[in-house]
Amino acid sequence: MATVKKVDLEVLFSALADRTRLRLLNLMNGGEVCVCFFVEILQTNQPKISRHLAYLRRAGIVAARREGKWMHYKIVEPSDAAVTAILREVLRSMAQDQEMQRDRERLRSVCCSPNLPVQLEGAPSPISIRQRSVTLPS
Amino acid sequence: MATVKKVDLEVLFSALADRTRLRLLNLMNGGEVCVCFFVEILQTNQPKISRHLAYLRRAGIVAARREGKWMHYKIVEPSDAAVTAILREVLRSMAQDQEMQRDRERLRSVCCSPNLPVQLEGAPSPISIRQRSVTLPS
DNA sequence: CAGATATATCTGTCAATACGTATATAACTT
DNA sequence: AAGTTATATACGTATTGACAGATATATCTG
Repeated sequence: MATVKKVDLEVLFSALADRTRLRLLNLMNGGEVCVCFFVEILQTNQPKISRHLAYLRRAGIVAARREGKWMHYKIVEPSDAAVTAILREVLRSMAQDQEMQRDRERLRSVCCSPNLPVQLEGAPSPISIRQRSVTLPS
Repeated sequence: MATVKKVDLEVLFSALADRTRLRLLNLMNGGEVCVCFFVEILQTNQPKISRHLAYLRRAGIVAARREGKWMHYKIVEPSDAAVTAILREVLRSMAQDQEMQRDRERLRSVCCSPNLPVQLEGAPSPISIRQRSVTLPS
């Protein structure tokens, strides 16, 4: 009875056609990440991050999970095989991009620092740091 | 001395985030196609087709070739491996889409009909019909 | 229940893009 | 050269999307 979801490539590509959203996806490549880290690493305001995450959520690319005050976002396995393949390629390609590497580097250093930035005190570390759990294993 | 072109995924996805452009790419999957056939098959005005083809050309996804009054467009092999993989997935996915199948069907029937529509008299048949030559073999 | 904190949504503005129509360009025909 | 045909671009308009700032919601803490 599983409904065969019609693959809407337009929706997928609209979601991917934005640098900010690509950077967010890149940061989620390792696993779940808390919104507060996105704000810190992309050095931008929180509503902007939230809007782009909502866009990705509506496109069915990511899912959110609440943990107290914090929201964690992660990439979800698409129901469609083609979308999965495309997404995997995108993530793989971004893994080699300069800015994207720096972003991931900053995620690692920021959340593991002994003295977190004031606004991040108590923030839950990304799953990717606590344990390796990759949604789309390459 | 070959310049390593920076992979701009945003540009690629912006180009793919439009139904008309996806339909054009789908029609070019089999090989070169003349602009006049796009107009006929998508049942729309010529400037619209031309604009979308220009968009794809600027994104580096297709190339044009002049043959007298006619312009033929075809998908080009991207310089980047990730883009190639993504494009191949897109084409493969579209091959299974209803509307896309109908489009290809119409391309075949329109250009092979003994009595072409008036506005297509003398138009050069798509390469894909004359001979199989696929840019991105699956 | 009254803050405080984390995140989401609303609002107005501005830039990008799609569209149809009109027009320009390029090549062919006579 | 003048007309015709195929395609490309310009133009004005309508829609969409990105943004910053303001505000709403949800959760936790006291």
